[in-house]
Amino acid sequence: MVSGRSLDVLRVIVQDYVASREPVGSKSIVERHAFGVSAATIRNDMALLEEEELIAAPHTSSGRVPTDKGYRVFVDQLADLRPLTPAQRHAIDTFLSTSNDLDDMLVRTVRLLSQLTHQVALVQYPLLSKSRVRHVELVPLSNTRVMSVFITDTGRVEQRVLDVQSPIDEVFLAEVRARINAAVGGLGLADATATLATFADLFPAERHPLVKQITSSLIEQVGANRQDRLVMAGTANLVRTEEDFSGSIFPVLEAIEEQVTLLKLFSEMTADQNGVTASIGRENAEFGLGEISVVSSGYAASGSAVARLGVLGPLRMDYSNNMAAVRAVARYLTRILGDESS
Amino acid sequence: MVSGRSLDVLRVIVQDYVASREPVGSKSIVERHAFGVSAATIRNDMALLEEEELIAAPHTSSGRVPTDKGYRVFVDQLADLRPLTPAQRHAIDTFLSTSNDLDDMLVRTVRLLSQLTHQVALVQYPLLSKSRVRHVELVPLSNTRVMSVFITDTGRVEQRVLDVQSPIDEVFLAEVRARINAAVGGLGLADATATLATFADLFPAERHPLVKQITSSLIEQVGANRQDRLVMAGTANLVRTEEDFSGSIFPVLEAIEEQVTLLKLFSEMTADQNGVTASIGRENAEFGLGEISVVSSGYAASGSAVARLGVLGPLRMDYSNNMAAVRAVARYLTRILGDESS
DNA sequence: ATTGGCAGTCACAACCGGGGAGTGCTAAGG
DNA sequence: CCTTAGCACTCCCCGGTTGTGACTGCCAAT
Repeated sequence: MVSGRSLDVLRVIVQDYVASREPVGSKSIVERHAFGVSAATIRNDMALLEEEELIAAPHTSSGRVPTDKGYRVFVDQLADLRPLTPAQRHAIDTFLSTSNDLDDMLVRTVRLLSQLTHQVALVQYPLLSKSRVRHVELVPLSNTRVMSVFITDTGRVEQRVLDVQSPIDEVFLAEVRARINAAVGGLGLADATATLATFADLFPAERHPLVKQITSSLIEQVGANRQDRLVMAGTANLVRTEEDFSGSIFPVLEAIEEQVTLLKLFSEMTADQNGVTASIGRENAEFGLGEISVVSSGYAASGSAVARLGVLGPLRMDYSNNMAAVRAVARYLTRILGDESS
Repeated sequence: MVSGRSLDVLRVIVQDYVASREPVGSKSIVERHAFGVSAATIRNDMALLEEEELIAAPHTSSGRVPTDKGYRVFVDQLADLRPLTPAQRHAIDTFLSTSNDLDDMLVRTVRLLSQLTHQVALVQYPLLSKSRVRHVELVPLSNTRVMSVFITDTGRVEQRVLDVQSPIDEVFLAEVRARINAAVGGLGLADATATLATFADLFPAERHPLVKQITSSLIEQVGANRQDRLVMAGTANLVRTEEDFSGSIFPVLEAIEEQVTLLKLFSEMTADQNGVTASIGRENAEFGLGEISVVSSGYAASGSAVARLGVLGPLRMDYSNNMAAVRAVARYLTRILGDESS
């Protein structure tokens, strides 16, 4: 196992490499950091770290760079989540003032996170599957069209338009709406779906087809959106750091647009005690994203965890700062969403 | 003025340059195209084109490259909008099947356009300012919260949550809703705003504050969204064609995320007789986008033009194909939106 | 007007050689 | 046993040089 000072050496290698973008050698370490030892001693430590595959040398005779494993050790053991600067706190306060609109709120959050970290920022919409039904609204648009609106306790609103076969009776529609709300209000989505499946049977035969059509549409509406969405910002930052990627960033940008890959990746990330977790380099290889790192945290609304947010960038990123920013933003967002639904 | 054959030479220079990404010389022209003349004659024509500033030579002795002006002449006089291939038509048919959800519809459209052109695709949301009010819905969420939903005849739905001071009387809320719909249904948004401004005065004094709060919120809701949105896809294509940009594509990506610049650019583009128009290179300089071209077309819903869609890419793009694709997609989208609201 | 020939220009790739940063090793010292 | 100084070695990088090839512009002939 690597000793105490060797770990210190690893820490400064990661820090200097992230800052300078250049392989770091033993000499520059003793120059820039007050180790009480000579360069030769540092070289011995570096030889140890290389045996453990925590660092590697790009060419026979150049400085060392951290490996994936090295970053992992750094994140797990060495990174201090330094508190945000006053300027950063100020930015959060001014950006994230409470808003009435969830969409707007998430867009602001993702932009803020992108600015704080100078990386691509991602915020997942509150998972429908973890939400409860707050209200269902049926609005007659014309005599053969109805708009259904689906509102969850996390503030999410889904609407869709439905063509019905038989002309609509507005009074009856109001009755259906009232009875649907009584039946599913407050239920989780799975329970609500089950309830809606047999809901039409409570109506007399001549009304049955119409009600069935409405409930089928509602069920579909929930199901179609089970596949959740991401909102993102700062893709330009990916181009800014392009040199950090050995290949092209093209597949990365494609994955970002595709969303589904990132949603899967999010779903596999579980929080450690800080609530913040990182997935580094080859750990993402199964998603075809072996050259990037993702730092993410869950956030909550109405008291229970609903979704994740985080940032994505090159392996060589400032993990300390980014993890602190992700944690802070997740907490703020949780607080605001909690306030909102109280 | 440049003669007939010189224009033919310009055409093949643009075509070959777009295809090969390399400056095209006189020799390669006579090899690849059946002009009945020798390379020296082509050189004379090229000298003419250079005098007219339609082409330029990167350095003293290399092939020629079209200038902005050259692309402009090509687009205006030489580009034949070749009809789409069967494969492309098929792609449009399978992608753009009618959907009940405007959001979904536009997302599919923008992805399709991105696939057809291999460029960044942009679709503007139907302008609220050109829409009419179809329906206003007020939904009580709790005894102090109301959700207002605003639906336009272009299928656009805006919702927002409102905290009210005094407890809500559901019956009264229903009455307010009915009277608001009677007052503003079918009006253009400017008229609707004016009507709402004095709407509360129709109610007795003790009701006045509550109604005023609701109408104020509705007015705000319309105003806040006057600033319209874009949906986009294919930003990865910008990276793929990165060599086509002399500087960095960073500012371009920033402008795309910012949206407001692109919306301004869209608003200044007016259609020519084809409905499709291009803005090339320095023509976009005032927007800080002097190195890109935009091809766009208006589209319509409910019979009147509501917004634009198009693609954005490097100067060196396949204008013929892209203009044809933009035109075709705009027509399809117009047809579907027309069907929908009928 | 068009053509072939020819000299001139310039980017680009390949080659070379010195400088420098950094390493591993060894032997001496605490 | 850890640390240190010294030293030989490796290999990237950078600047200068040269040769090659593609293309042009011009001119005289058709």
